[in-house]
Amino acid sequence: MNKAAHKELTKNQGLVFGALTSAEGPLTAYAILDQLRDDGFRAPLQVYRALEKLLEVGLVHRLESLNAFVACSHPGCSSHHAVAFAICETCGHVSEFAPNAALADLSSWAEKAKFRPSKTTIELRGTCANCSTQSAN
Amino acid sequence: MNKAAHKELTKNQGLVFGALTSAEGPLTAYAILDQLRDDGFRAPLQVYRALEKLLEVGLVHRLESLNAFVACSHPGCSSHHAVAFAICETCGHVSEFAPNAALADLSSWAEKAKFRPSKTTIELRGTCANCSTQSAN
DNA sequence: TATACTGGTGTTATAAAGTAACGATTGTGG
DNA sequence: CCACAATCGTTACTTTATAACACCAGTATA
Repeated sequence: MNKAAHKELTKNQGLVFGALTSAEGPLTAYAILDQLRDDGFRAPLQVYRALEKLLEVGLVHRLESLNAFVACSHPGCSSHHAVAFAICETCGHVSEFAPNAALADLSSWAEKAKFRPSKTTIELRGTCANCSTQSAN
Repeated sequence: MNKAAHKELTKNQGLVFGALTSAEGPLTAYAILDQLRDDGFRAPLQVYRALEKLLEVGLVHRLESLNAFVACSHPGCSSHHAVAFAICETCGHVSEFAPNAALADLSSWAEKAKFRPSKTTIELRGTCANCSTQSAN
C-alpha cells in the first residue's frame, strides 16, 4: 500500500545519485558513466535514464551552461525546483542558492507577458571568493 | 588610424549574423551551417569561429538550454551583456528582455558571496501567451 | 625588401553530449 | 494467469563542439 511516493530509488538511480553526491563538483553524464563502470554501467543511456528520474524528483539539477549535473544541496529537498547557481570558472566550484527577489521579478515579467514558465534557469559564471583572493595575491 | 573598434564584420561573420537576424527563432550552429552551404560554408568550425566573435561583441546571444544562438534584439546593441530569455517550448519563439530587478538581486547575492560574475544566464522555458490561448481554446 | 606578427580562413579528423530503437526483465493490479 | 507500466541492457546513431595543421591577407617594423 502506502507507496513511498518519490523516495525509493532504483539501483541505477541510487548509483548515479551517489556518484553526484560524493563528487566535489558537477559531473557530466560521461564522467558519471566512467565512475560507474565497475558497477556494471556500460552505456550512456543508463546514466541519462537515471538522471532523467533524478531531475524529475528534484534530487539533481542540470547546469545548462556546463552540460553537467549536480546533486541538489538542500537537506530535505522536496520542493525546490527554482534555484540559481554560481559557477567558478577557475576552480569549478558550484554554489546553489535561492534568489527569491530575482525569481519574483522574473515571475512578474512572465505575468505581464502572459508567459507561463515551466522551468527557470539562472546561472552565474565567474570567479568565486576563494579564487579571487588567490589571484589578487 | 581610427579603426572602427567593434564594427567591421568579416565576410563569414556577416553571413552568420545575417542568417541569425533573418531567422524567425534561434538557430543551432549546424542549422546555420546548412543555410550557408551555398555561400561556401563547409565545416562547423567556420560557423563556430564566426559565432565566437559575434558573441564576444554582443551581437549574438547563446541560449544555453537550447545549444542554439539568436541575434541580439537590441537596436544599437553596444553594451548589453546581461539579458534574459523566455523560450516557448511549443512554438519555439524567444523573447529577449532585461530583468533589471532580477539582475540587481543576483548582483547583491554575488557581492555578499564575494563572487565576481563574468556572465549571467537567465532562461525561462515555458509557454508563450499565444500558445497558451491556443491550448486553452 | 624582408621578416614577423596577428587574425581570419579552409579542411580533416575527432571528441563530447545525447537519443532512437529493440528487446528482456521485473513488479503490480486485474 | 494476463496485461500493464517501469526499468533495464545493448547497439547503433545523431547532434554539438573542438583539435590540429596549413594557408593567406594585412600591417608593422627593421
